[in-house]
Amino acid sequence: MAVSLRESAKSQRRAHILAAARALLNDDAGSGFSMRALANRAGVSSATPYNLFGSKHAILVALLNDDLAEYQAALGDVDAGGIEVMFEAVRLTRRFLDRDPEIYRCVVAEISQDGGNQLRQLFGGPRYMLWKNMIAHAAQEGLLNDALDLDAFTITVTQTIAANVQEWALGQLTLDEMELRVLYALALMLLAIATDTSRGTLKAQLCRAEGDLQQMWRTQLKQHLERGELDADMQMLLADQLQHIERL
Amino acid sequence: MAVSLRESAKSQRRAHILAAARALLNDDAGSGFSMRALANRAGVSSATPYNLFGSKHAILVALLNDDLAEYQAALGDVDAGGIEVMFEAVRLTRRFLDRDPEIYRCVVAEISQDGGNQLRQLFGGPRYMLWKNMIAHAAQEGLLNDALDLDAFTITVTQTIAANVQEWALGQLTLDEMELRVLYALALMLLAIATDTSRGTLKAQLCRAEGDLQQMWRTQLKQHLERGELDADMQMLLADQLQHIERL
DNA sequence: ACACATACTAGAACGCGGTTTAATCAAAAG
DNA sequence: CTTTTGATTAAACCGCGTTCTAGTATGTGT
Repeated sequence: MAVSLRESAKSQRRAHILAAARALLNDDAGSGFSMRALANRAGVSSATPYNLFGSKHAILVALLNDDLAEYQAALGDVDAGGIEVMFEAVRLTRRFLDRDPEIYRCVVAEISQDGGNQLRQLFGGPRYMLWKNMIAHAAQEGLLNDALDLDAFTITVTQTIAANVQEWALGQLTLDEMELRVLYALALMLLAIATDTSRGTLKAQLCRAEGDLQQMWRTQLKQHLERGELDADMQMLLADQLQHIERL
Repeated sequence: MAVSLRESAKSQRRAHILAAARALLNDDAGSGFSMRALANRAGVSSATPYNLFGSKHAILVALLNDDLAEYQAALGDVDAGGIEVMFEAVRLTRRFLDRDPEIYRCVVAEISQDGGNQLRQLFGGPRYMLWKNMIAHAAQEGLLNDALDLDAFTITVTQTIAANVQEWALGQLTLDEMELRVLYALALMLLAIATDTSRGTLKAQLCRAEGDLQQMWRTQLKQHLERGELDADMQMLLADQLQHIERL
């Protein structure tokens, strides 16, 4: 076929550019991923990516969507029932981010300052639907208060996750802290609408996440104090904090 | 004094530029606030703001800090006890954002992609301390579970607020929806660690916020459908949603 | 009151970003 | 083989935050 030859060449080049983008993000970590750098790396002119994708944004979205199917499959393989599957989903997210940190970091940082279509995100976004389904299932199994409005709760949960991932992408959090914060927040929110069946588990989850967070902060504070690269005021503040935490 | 004359002229110009920034943000809403536009508006060259502030970022921060003291004072005037003061703080925040929406929108949108010093934000930021104190007071009054780790909880709460404000600033939420979402999330999180004394109030708060959110979504969906500026798939999806919500 | 030194300003310019354009080239169609 | 279509490219466009350079006005010492 005539058309197919042209089209297949096109998607080959598309794939080639995406691969170049991945390579570029992995190698030159943190140097900003400009379209010129991408074109250079892929060995094409700066206009070609625009012909094949339309914009920088579209390229980054394409990178994300490549992995989404894989993520969903991995989530389907998780064998954890009821509520535990949500915590596993968080850990799975963390593992995904850990695989190609620079790629995700850049993609998330770019996309988050988008300002686009909230409707699609709210009612159509695949990640949103994933969480809504998990929460709905838990509610059907009698693990959550059934007077609950699914959307209101799901929005709050997904927003919390997104906010934490974004803070990580902006370099304000380590991946470890991101994961622990999300686990904590998730346990907290679920606990608020738990039934008698699930309350025990959730309290335990909350306690564990809280303890893990405390330990992490203790370590971080110590490191900061030891390095001693801070002004006097900050030193004092941190020492106070450390004492306070150790007292627990 | 000789020095004082120069210095006072300097701060006069500083104030003049900040005023111009406010005026510019209010008038040319959403047109992006470039340094050239600011210099133009203030009747100075583009280099002058750099001499007086150092960077665009610093100017926006200066705008914010101008209002912080006022906010804190207003919060001090709130006469609500125990837990209610936190919900009032949220409403107060909303009212502040509503006063000069364009200014705050721009400032928040700029600052949020900063990636700066998380330590200072966590343990030193004035907004963080405000919330930590409110939560600590509630705990002391026996309104919250006292086995709670203050920092873990406060971080989660302030992060939720910040995330919602940021989404508003990026144009993804109306101010109304922002407020309702925060009230909902706050009630949810507090409910998770409520004592018998406070559980009733918090459940009521949660219900109320949930109902308000539902009503708002109903209105929004109807408006979107009536305007009919969406493709067929979206139409279907929204119609389903609306039916689902109305059934409640 | 006058000359000097300093601080401040204006306007152009720099460097970088995403994106678009005009010309060129190769492949498909008649 | 010619025509037509479509894609690639190099160069430019535009706007941004920021900095450089030369000129000007201001406060200071005599």
